[in-house]
Formats: sequence, structure tokens, C-alpha cells
Amino acid sequence: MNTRPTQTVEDYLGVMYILERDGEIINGKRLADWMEVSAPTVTATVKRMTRDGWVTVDPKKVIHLTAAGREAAASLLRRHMLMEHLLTRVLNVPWSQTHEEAHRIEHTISEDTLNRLLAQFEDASTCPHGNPMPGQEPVAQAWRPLMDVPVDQVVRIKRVHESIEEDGELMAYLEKHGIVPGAAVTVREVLPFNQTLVLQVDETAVVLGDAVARRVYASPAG
Amino acid sequence: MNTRPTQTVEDYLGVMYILERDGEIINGKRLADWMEVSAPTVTATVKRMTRDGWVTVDPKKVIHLTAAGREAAASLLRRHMLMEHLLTRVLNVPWSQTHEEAHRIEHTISEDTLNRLLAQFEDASTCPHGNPMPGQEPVAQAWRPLMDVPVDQVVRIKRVHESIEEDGELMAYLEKHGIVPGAAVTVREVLPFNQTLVLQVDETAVVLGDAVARRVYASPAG
DNA sequence: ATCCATGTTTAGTATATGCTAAGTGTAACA
DNA sequence: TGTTACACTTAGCATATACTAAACATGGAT
Repeated sequence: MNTRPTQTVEDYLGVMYILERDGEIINGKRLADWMEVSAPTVTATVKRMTRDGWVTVDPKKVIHLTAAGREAAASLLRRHMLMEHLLTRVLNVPWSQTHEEAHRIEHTISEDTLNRLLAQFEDASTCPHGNPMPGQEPVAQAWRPLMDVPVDQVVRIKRVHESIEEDGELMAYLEKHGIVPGAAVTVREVLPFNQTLVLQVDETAVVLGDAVARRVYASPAG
Repeated sequence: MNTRPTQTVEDYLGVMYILERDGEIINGKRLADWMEVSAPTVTATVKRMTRDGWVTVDPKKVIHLTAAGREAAASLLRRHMLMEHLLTRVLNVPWSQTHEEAHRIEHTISEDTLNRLLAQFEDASTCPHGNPMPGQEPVAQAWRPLMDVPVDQVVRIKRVHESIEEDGELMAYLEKHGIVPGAAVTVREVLPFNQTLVLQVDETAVVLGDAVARRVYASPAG
């Protein structure tokens, strides 16, 4: 129980933690989508995870993290996010690429090194993409999806959700157009019939699909 | 062929590179010892490595790196050594522990991040333990094992061989007694009958077994 | 009440990595 | 020359992780 899960199981746990945090139910289908594996693979892996005490599965097939599972997931996400800070701040890895790199490295960081990272970046309550560190969820409370931000008002980008981080092309697009935490932007038009939204960044207009605009958050206070 | 080997295979390649560099023959027994696995495991893994073009096995069962294998090994060792520098310089991981940590992380570093590390630590021709980076082998040429250093002469510690790095207890012992690259030391006594050597570090005498003293190198010039 | 969509599981396979036990082959030594 | 030591391989097994194809289950809509 005190042993660290395998890399694969850690990845499952991390996804589960995020789903749980966002108030979504955890089931096999969602895991298969996030992990990009087949449904039978999920069945087998979740079975091992149940055996090993990371999760329980209720009669409705909904998966729940155990305390140990939640703890292991929180540790993983801390390692992930702090590694992202190390990569961006020390090695200047581009904002849009740091997630992918950290996603591989995170599994190989010892408890000791995690503590050193925590000390180094004690100021960090979120990852470089604005997602809250485990235990820091309240910092994100007041942030609103761009979709829900009043039109023609200057706001500040705060967060790009984990589900976007996985998509390298999209991340490159956002970075290229300056849609990163800290940027001042204005929503100019919401076009529901077109499932898009027009954003002004500096002097330029950028179009975002609404699936994206729902998962990029801004601080309404500006 | 251009794909990166698995982590296990990368580890085998790294060991082979070091053995080849040191002029030792590469055979199954040596690999089993370094990798701490059974002989049949080595047989199976080397078979896969042959299939995948990393090594060849000659009629005498001696293993040889192919060009691709040597290249992959050099890449791994660069990642390993540069990660050691990152860990020691940025995160203050103790000298005696950085090898173990880097040994896990090394496999998850991308080509891109390797290049960033190279840029960051372009001054490094060795790892923090003094072992030469691939291609920098000549820097170590003039260094001599403590075993062969003249008695009562101040010399400077330059290198602790990879085979020592694997032994956490020994590394902690060396670090505790200040036997790290850069330290000024004096060999006071060589006691062959006892398989030991007495070293003076600062004001203190430290006893080293001769297997160790043969793999810790110093610069005779001081 | 039946059927369809959706989600889950079973069955059968594959691969990398490890193990032990038992055999084979070779070189050196007595 | 024959035995012994050492290195290596074969056989048989286990586990984690993946796949496809096909069966099953369940809830909602017609």
C-alpha cells in the first residue's frame, strides 16, 4: 500500500483526481478517452487497481478513489506541476510543451526530490497553465470560463484546463496567440450559432471554438 | 531503428558503453552483475537487442555495440550526467544521491530537453562525479587511481568511477569524508597486506579499501 | 415490450521483463 | 584425459500492459 503505483496506474490516478475535483463521475469510458486506450484495457487496469487498494468500483460501475489512491494522485500532480515549473523557469521549455515533457518525468521523481521542488517553488499555487496544485483548489474559484465572461471587458487569463494541455497543437495555437496565464484579453463576440467566440489579444482578434472557450478561464476582476 | 529503446534496454546500453570505454569485454555475466538480474534475463534481453540492431554477439559470445547502439548509449549518458548537474546545481540534491535520482529520470528526457540541458551546462565535460561525458573521454586521461598516486603528495580528487556511484552507502561514506571531486587530499599509507590505503582529507585520516582506491582518481599535478 | 445506444466484460493474443530449475558447452587444471 | 568451474541457454512460468472481436447488460425511447 505504501509502494508507489506503476507509471500507468499513476496516470490513471491522476486523471481520476482531476475528474473527481471537477465533480465529474469516474467511469471506464471516461478513463479510456483520457488515457487513449481501449475499454478492455481499462477494465483490466481498474481491476488491478481495485486489488491494490487504489480505487473501489460501486454497483453502478462508478469508480471511486480510496484515501490511498487520492493521496498517490495528489503526489503525482504535485510532481507534475512542479516539474513544469522547473522546466519552464530553469530550462525555458516553451509553455505549450512543458506538460508533455513533465508528464513523462513526473513518474521518476522521488519523494525527496519532490520536497526539494516544493521548497524551490513554494510560491506556486498553480502549475504554469494555471491549474491548481492539489490542496490549492480554492484559488481557482473566482475564475470564469471565457465563454461566460462579459463582452467588451478587459480580463486576465488565469487558467488553461488540463484537458487542453493534452492537445499539443491546440497548446501551440494558444501560445502563439498569447493566450497564456497573465495575458490581458477582451471577449469581443460570442457566436453561439457558430460555436465560436472572438477574443482580442493585444491588437489581434483570435477565434476560439467554444469547447476551448469553456476550458480557458479568466479573472473577471481583470 | 530511430525509435528510442525501452528503459531497460537503455540501461543495458549505458552499461555496455562504459565497459567498452574502459576497454573491458562485454559479456552476459558482466551485464547480469551490473544490472543485478539473472543470467537468463540477460540472454533474453540481449536477444531482443540483437533483433533490434543495438548490438551484435560474436561466436565467442562477446557482445559488441552497433553504431546505433553506441549512439543511443551516448545520448543516455549525456541525459544522465546533465540531469545530475541540474539536480545538484539547481535543486541541491546531495552529491551522493544524485546518481540514483538521475538514473530514473534520464529515460524520460526528450531530445529537445537534452539540448536545453546541454545549453545550460555547456561548461560540463564530466558529470558531478568526474566521469567524462561521451566524447570528452580525453579529459580523464591524466588522472590516476588513488592506488597509484605517490605517497605524501597533495593531489586533487577528480573522479569517482560509475561502478562506485551505484553503491549508495559507499557514496555517502565518500561524501561524508569529503572525498569528492575538487578536494585536496594526500595518500599517507598504502597497506597492500591489508588491502587498504590511508588518505588524509583536511586534518582527518580516512581508510579506503583498495577496490575503492582503484576507482577514485586524482590529478597528480594537484 | 422490444430494440437501440452506450458502456462493460470475456476470450484470446501479444510483448517486455523478470524468475527458477535444469541442461549444455568450453576451457582450464589436476 | 577427465573432472570441475564458469558461462550461457532452454524450458516453463509470472505479471503489467496493450490489442481485437464478440458477448453481455442496462436504461431509455419508440
